[in-house]
Amino acid sequence: MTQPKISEDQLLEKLTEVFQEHGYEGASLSLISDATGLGRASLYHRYPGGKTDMALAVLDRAEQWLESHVLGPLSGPGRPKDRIRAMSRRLREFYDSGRRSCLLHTLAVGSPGDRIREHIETSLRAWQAAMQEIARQAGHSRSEAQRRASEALVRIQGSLVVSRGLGDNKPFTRALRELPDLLVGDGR
Amino acid sequence: MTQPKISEDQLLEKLTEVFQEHGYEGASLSLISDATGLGRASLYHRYPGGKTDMALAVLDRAEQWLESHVLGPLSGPGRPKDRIRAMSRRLREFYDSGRRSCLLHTLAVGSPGDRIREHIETSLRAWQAAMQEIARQAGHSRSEAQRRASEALVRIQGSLVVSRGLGDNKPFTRALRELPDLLVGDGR
DNA sequence: GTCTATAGCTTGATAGAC
DNA sequence: GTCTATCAAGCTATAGAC
Repeated sequence: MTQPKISEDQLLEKLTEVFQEHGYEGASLSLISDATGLGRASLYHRYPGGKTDMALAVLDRAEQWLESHVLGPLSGPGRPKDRIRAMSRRLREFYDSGRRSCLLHTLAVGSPGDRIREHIETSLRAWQAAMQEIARQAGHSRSEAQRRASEALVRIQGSLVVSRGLGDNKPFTRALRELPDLLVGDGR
Repeated sequence: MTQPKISEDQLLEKLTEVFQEHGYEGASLSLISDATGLGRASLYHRYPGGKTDMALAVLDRAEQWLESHVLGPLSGPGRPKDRIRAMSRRLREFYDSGRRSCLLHTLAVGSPGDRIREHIETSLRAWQAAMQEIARQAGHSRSEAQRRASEALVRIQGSLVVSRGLGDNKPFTRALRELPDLLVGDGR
């Protein structure tokens, strides 16, 4: 058997789901093993560093995803507002309209090692920087663009928390809907 | 020894800190025992239901705190904006200017039982309802007041997440500063 | 009300066969 | 690359003395 039972990408997808739902401490190897169909030993074969490695791999993939689905559409062609709408669509799909929580929250809870924390910070900063850039392109000053980007990040993250906490998608979907106005401004 | 080694209130305060920092799964009894100075058996004597009981007690206390420090000031005398500022001051103290995360986040991560989840939902709803009420008193329609209250909750929660994730207090302190305008409106 | 001691299970991680 | 079997350590929870 030199053939993998599950592809690297499928494996990462499952790992993402488990960490998203249970957080770092809550994601036990038993849970992971059940979700992926791989035994403990197989998991260690693929991730010699154990759970930490798995979490880091998942964060790596999330960062890639962020680059291709957020940074990408935001810096692409088209009007700023249209580009933001493209990002919002991807976010809505990814978070299942607010039913899934953000990996960057759940992995931040508990006692994550420094490397995990740094990863989270890097992703948040990249996300904010991309939104700041589009606000600049829409004509805002640097400080104003920064303010709006920070605000946008706050709204996305906060609406995810509130939507999950209340079991109500509306805060999240409304936050996404209002993103273009928030970043670009009302009149454009 | 019929004298408690630590008062009920001090104990709950310590428990709150541990759950706030480590989440439900991350808050092991060893950690709790170290933080409180009580042995495992003593903890079970006070909370026969174990960790679940402790988390529920902590959430109960948080709900009480919310009533006296949020619902209270909001429904007290004085101009709406002043009452909101009073709430903001308490929130800033409580969250140590954004350095501490919200119990309602950390306890929501992982696989919290239904009772914990319900507790969280109840607290969030009460919080939102109190802010909605003050927005109404400031003259807004019911739907507009609801929108503003939801928005305020999203900002508070989101700015806590972002501030902790980035290691930067500004998003949180700004969210608090802008709360009066957000709930009441610009011109009042 | 707190302690020591301990039960019994689950955890993360490893060794070695195939 | 996956498996079974296993490890020590950690976990939640309990029993019983003081």
